[in-house]
Amino acid sequence: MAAKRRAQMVEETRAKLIQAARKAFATKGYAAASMDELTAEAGLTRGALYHNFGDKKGLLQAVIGQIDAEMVARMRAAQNQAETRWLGFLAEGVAYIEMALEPEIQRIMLLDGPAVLGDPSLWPNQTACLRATMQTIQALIDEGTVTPMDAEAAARLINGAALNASLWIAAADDPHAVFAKAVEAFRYLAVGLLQTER
Amino acid sequence: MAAKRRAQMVEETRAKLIQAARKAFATKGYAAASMDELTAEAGLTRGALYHNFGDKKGLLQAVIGQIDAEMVARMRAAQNQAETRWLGFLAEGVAYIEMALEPEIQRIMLLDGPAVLGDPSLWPNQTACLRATMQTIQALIDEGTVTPMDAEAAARLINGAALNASLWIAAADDPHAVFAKAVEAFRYLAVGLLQTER
DNA sequence: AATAGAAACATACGGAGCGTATGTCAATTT
DNA sequence: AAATTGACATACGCTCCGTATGTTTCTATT
Repeated sequence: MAAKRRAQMVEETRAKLIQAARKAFATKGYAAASMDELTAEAGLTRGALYHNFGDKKGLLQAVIGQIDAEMVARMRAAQNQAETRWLGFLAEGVAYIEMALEPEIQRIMLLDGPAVLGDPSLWPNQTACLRATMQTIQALIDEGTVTPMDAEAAARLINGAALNASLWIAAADDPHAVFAKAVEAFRYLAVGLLQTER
Repeated sequence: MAAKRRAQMVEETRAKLIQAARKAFATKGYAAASMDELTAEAGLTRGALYHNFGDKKGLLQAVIGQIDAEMVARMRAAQNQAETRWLGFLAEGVAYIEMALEPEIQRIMLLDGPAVLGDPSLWPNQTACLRATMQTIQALIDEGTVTPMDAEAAARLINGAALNASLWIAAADDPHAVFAKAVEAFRYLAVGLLQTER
């Protein structure tokens, strides 16, 4: 074993713990996940966990931070692939709904996260995600594509609608059919809220 | 003490336990609430709890059922006070946002409930609440007030938007100012989604 | 280069809480 | 009036979290 830098070793153990935690939280849920099993699966003990993350909530925060960064990246990718900013905005919403379909994201980000850490809009990274949506909306207002209004209010309502849509889809018997209906309604909602003259 | 009916006694103990649980869940959160303390405050022991509700989740279900019934009643009241069905629909949404401002409803119905029991749309009473919204929307479509579309999809998106709006308000530094902005945006959203010709 | 110090992680301990198994008493039934 | 069932209390075990302590390895200083 080559002599690695201390910081690198630490980063590896943190990554291993977060990896194991993601898996356990996603499958068993936060409350039912045992920290002994977690750490054992990562080849460590609870000592490493409490040293690196403080407590169980700290570990959840780290997991959420990682997932959230991935979500932001995917939303930006959807935005960048679109031809216009407006289409990109719609694509972001659809991408959000798609992501929220994954059990891991459902369980950790939408159910356990808020219950344990409180309102997601106060999380640092989620704020970043919301901020991105707000900036897009503001840009759309500035370029005259959408009706002037409070960008933050619009972003929050649209995000909320998308979130609930994905929860609906995930609980449905026929997710694909419901997904189509939800996306269609979401487009109507976005157009109606942002492009209606008042 | 007069000889009471057996069933009546049972109903009283159930009510006492639910009452104590509401208080504890609302203030400490579901996970941190101790069933020993709960039952002691109600003048009982954990034996009564497990006998009546099966387990801790069962107690939460009972609490949620009670709160949800109250919420439905308040939404119906808002609907009935309005002059037209459409105004009543908007009033329902505002009433929902107002209710979700209360810490008890936030904590139990919006945070812990979904985390412990899963997606709210699968809860029996919540389904009733959603069904009421759906029926209102369908009636509005039938009478020609709103644009024809999938009533369930519309109801879910609007409910989701209202839900997120209330979470936003509750976490804000100045809830009153944010409340005004959220309600305004919510009206725009409802009008835009439901009354835009396509 | 050697030693002192600190960081990273493991081990050990105590306490709290949930669920179940068992016990007791009152009420209903026959 | 005796028996049986139901409502609730008591007692126990098990798991799990958080902390306190121990050990080893890396880093820093001279």
